[in-house]
Amino acid sequence: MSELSRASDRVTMSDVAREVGVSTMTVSRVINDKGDVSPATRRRVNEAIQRLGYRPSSIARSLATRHTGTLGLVIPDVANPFFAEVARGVEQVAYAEGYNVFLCNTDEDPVRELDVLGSLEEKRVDGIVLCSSRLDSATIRLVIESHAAVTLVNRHIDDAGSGVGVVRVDDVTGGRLATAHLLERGHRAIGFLSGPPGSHSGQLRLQGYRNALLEAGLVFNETWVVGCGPVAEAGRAAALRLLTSAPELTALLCYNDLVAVGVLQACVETGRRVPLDLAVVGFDDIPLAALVTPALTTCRVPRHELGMRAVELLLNRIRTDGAEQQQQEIVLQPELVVRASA
Amino acid sequence: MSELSRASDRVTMSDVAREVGVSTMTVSRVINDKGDVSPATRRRVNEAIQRLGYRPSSIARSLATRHTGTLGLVIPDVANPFFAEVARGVEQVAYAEGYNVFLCNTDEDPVRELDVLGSLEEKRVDGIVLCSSRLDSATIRLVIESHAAVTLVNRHIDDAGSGVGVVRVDDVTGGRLATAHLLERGHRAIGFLSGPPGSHSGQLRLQGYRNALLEAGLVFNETWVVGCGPVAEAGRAAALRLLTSAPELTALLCYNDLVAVGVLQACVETGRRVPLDLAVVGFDDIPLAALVTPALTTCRVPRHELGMRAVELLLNRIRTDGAEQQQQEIVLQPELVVRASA
DNA sequence: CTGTTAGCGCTTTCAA
DNA sequence: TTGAAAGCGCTAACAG
Repeated sequence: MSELSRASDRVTMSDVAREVGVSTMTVSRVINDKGDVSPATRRRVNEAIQRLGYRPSSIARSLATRHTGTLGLVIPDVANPFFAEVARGVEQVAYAEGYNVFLCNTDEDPVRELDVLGSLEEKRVDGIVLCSSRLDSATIRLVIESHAAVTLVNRHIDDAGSGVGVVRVDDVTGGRLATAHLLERGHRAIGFLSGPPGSHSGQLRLQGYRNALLEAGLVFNETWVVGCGPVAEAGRAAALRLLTSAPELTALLCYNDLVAVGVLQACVETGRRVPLDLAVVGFDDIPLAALVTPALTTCRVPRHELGMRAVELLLNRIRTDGAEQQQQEIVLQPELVVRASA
Repeated sequence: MSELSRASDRVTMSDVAREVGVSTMTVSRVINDKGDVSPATRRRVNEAIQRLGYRPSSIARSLATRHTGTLGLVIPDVANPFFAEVARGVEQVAYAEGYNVFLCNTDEDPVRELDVLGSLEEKRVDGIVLCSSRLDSATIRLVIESHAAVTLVNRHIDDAGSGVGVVRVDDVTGGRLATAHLLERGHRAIGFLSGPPGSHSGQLRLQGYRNALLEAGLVFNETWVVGCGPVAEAGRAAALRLLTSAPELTALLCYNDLVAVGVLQACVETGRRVPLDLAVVGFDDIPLAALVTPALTTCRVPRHELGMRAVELLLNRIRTDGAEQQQQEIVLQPELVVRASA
């Protein structure tokens, strides 16, 4: 390991300045491409930087400028394909704009969520993308107030007051689209596996389902709606139960694709053919949806774009700091993806 | 937005000190739980911290201590379920140990990889987990030398010299296990969809495949091995080709689960029953593997553990800084998961 | 147990 | 076009 590159005795700006015989200000100017520096000096400084292997310390710079070039991403779990793609979108735009992003998983635990938000505050991130927050509105508002900039993803907040950006998916429309598709196919007895009872998006999708039924002049049958965990096994179990109690169903709308896959499994077990005996529609369009047999008809949620737009909105706010921060909401539209299961 | 919490006029340690009527050192001591502070003073300081809503600046602290409490994670793509789980493992241990982690995607682009490594250096991360690096050994060694600590995941490096940790999966054994399982089932004509030609792990798995054949006294048939992209569609196409040119095959070992799913699709298309007409074995055991029909027999790679161990190793090195950094390698064993496809 | 003095490595502001 | 001085918010090393 070369002496010069050891963390303990890093090359500093003064080293470069001394080497060239100028002040640190001059070095700072060429690094930041700011102010006027004579071409000759600039060249000599750059050479010295190369020669010494100098890397400016963004820590020191942050302390001086009060900007860190750093964002925080708070999500329930990166291992969940949904959030993984949101994360990808976030990181992609952040990278393109010269920001680094801290990845924080919360496991949907409000305590942990608060904890990571605290650590992000200590790290002085310039902004935070907060996904599917489990905090109550009051707490969220507190968090927003203590940070320079926050963008909420898939989390509604009423009367956010000044300063929050919101990016979300139109789940009501999604639920309506999916249901309407089933309706068009002639189905009249459509069940709904509505996901976790506490899920906000589940409620909205249910609303869309009801709207579609209403528009078609059908009556909403409460016994055809049953909650379930957001995973395949839960979907399988719920489907088995629902199909027993309501054998008249010819179609099943699912909270998400994982649940839909569970339904597919239940159909295999009970000898039902999909989509002949039972039509199945998922939600999200995770990669898996296209790979199962039959391929899942589903409602695509633009996860990647969700992340990208969230950072765009965030950076927009960060950069116009001081200007009025009017509430801003971006609503992304889901899109029906017709495949084989319906 | 309350005046006190605006980023532009944050509460500082001096504010707290002044409020209590002590020096900043005393405040520093109670914050870091260091040195002796009288219980009474400690209480008053803590109260003031609460009252003012003070948050220590880890930027300022980092500048003073030369530690940032920050790690960098460099992976090809978080949206890839494999790396998403590695990332989860990394973040989990990091969080538990009080570190934050920067997420950096490289898209397998060496230029971008070098770029993010540069930015992590500027951010003065305490360590880096470098996954599946596409850099050549010489460049990697340079990177290692300019950083305090680096752990390589799934990347071999010969003669790493001082200071690298390596965590990897025993792909040779994995390939052998999977092949041996097929052998035990009586298969004698086993093909291998070996993944991207440049893939190191593909080569190792191929080696394991050959070893197993050898142990069984069978001869290696080169025409039964064909490369393919690491995705389902590529697997499907490759399977279609291979099964045409070598119809005698009764089993197919696949580079990864995605490829195996592609094979499953090809079988549906060509009327082959799995596992009756063709046995299929995947690799990785991504969540998808258990959800397709038939469920995939596969070789599980402990991705989550890969990430956890990588950070453990890294922190170990960071904390014993100065001590001799002997080369250290952790090899994780894959595990055969028998399901329905073989 | 507590405070003082010096920085950490950079940028800001003003002056030359 | 360049530099000097001061300071960002904290901690290390002493001194009391």
